[in-house]
Amino acid sequence: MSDLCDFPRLLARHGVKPTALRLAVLEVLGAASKALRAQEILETIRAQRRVNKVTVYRILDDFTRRGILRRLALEDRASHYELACEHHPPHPHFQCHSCGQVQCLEPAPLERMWAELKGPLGNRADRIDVRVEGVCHKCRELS
Amino acid sequence: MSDLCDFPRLLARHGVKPTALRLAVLEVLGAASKALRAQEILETIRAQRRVNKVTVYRILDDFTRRGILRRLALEDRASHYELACEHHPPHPHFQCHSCGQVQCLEPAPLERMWAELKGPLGNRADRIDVRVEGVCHKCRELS
DNA sequence: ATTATACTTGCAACTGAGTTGAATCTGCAT
DNA sequence: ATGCAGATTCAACTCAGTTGCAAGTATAAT
Ligand SMILES: [Mn+2]
Ligand SMILES: [Mn+2]
Ligand SMILES: [Zn+2]
Ligand SMILES: [Zn+2]
Repeated sequence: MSDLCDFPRLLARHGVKPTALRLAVLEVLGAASKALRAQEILETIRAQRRVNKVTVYRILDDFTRRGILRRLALEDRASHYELACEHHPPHPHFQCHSCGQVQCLEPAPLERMWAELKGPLGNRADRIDVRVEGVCHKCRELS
Repeated sequence: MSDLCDFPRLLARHGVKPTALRLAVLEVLGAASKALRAQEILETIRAQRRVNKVTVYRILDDFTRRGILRRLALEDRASHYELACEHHPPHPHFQCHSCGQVQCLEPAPLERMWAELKGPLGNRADRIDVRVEGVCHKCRELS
């Protein structure tokens, strides 16, 4: 999404050691313009070095629990991941159900929705996810 | 969700033959108060008769493509299904990330969100999904 | 009634994404 | 050097679906 974040610092703040692999995961996600599947992250790292998929899954899982990453459940069966640092606040996503492309949308509408829903739900809500589906421009032209 | 729907008619309107299995799937979902996993639908039908899981998956898939059902992608790895007939308009869902319980919320906020997002996205959006996550009352008390 | 045809259901085998538990490796402290 | 904790790896497994094809069933022609 951008490289505004100092990843070693980010990890330090969360009390996690900045290992080569953990930094690699963050750098891949930081360089991406969209949320990525574990598979894509794995392949990108593998262009540089040897990694076991289990390690990547465990890092993604750990980062998600710590709030360093957001895990998106899309129509796709595979989860997508994106940075959750202050430079990338929660936002709605668009997904094309023809090609599966994911696109990040502006955060504002989600914030309004959150303000509207968290009241009625009492204190039990702690996160909201908004996903818009349709056919992207590219796929529309092809048909 | 309710039994306001005449399922044989519903199927006729979509040009699908009302086989015993297709009706069974609809009846299970009509009797449920929440969206169900394929597995749960399968087991409920199996309490009455013999079915192969492939058939149920195919029916769910077909119904979803025809718009008879909605498929929900939740945090859970398994899709959840609910009736999409006029008595059950699209609505946000709440999911507890401790026990996984899904709860249907009021449709109004989703309609407002839809009105707000479809404009900026042009004509490419055709559906919106809103999922609120948190810890349900039951799970909160246990901790 | 018999056969042809299409549609529905079933079976077995497979896939893809993620998970598990135990083994090894690595950095660091004693 | 030795010990230890945390990080990484490996092989095997699970779970939710998917595939291709065979078998069954209803409907339509003959
Ligand atoms: Mn995003
Ligand atoms: Mn619902
Ligand atoms: Zn597309
Ligand atoms: Zn709960």
